[in-house]
Amino acid sequence: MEFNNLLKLIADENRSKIILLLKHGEVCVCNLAEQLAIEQSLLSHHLQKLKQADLVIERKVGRWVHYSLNQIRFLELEQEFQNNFSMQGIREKPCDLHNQGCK
Amino acid sequence: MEFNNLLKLIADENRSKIILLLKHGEVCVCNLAEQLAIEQSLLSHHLQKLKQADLVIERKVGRWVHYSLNQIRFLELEQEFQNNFSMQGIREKPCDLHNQGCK
DNA sequence: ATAATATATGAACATCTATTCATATATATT
DNA sequence: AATATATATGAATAGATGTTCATATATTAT
Repeated sequence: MEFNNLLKLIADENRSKIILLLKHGEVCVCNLAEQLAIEQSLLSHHLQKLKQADLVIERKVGRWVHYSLNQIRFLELEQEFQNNFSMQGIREKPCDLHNQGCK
Repeated sequence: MEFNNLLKLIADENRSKIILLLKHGEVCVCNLAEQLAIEQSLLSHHLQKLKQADLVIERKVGRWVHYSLNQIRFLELEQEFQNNFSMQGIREKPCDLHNQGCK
């Protein structure tokens, strides 16, 4: 999945809350539901999107499902974010576009 | 503007291209238009959104307009991204949610 | 086997966002 | 003043995304 689309995924309020809740380890869907206070099916849809993007990992435990973050993917994401948007080490006007003036 | 909404802004393909083009310094709208090959008005709309979010700075030069990144805002953004999504220094199961089990 | 619980799924709907089109504004040129 | 050029703006449209509702599946308990 493209970087842009990953950003869109985590930019959603509910999904970013889910990510926050998973940050310190695996959590059962039933506990996520309690914390988020959104409809069960909505939570499920969001979890599916995160899973589809490989951002979370699911583990079935009896009739429950536990989700956790795919930390490797988040590390990659952070890297890409920095590649695209970090201002560190940016020099001014190193390429042509900035010297060429207007018509 | 909220962090979520800033992420949504930069998650757009055209806007992230604009940001990339501005990364090394000020660029005139006319040059952006050339590079991006999108409709003039669409480019303008995107620039307005970035400006509204205080992510870019505009400077008028005669009948041209030059845009540049607001680097301070991008530094803040990077910080917030790390606060929310970085996996660095994350310990497992430090809080209750993860020990409490299911019903 | 039947019922109960946890979660997932698909379709319908609502909302939000990007794009386009027509036009306005502002500056420069003649 | 009239014209041309660069950019901005507003309304209309199209496309994407989030939410809800009804229902399905899978596991467990009776």
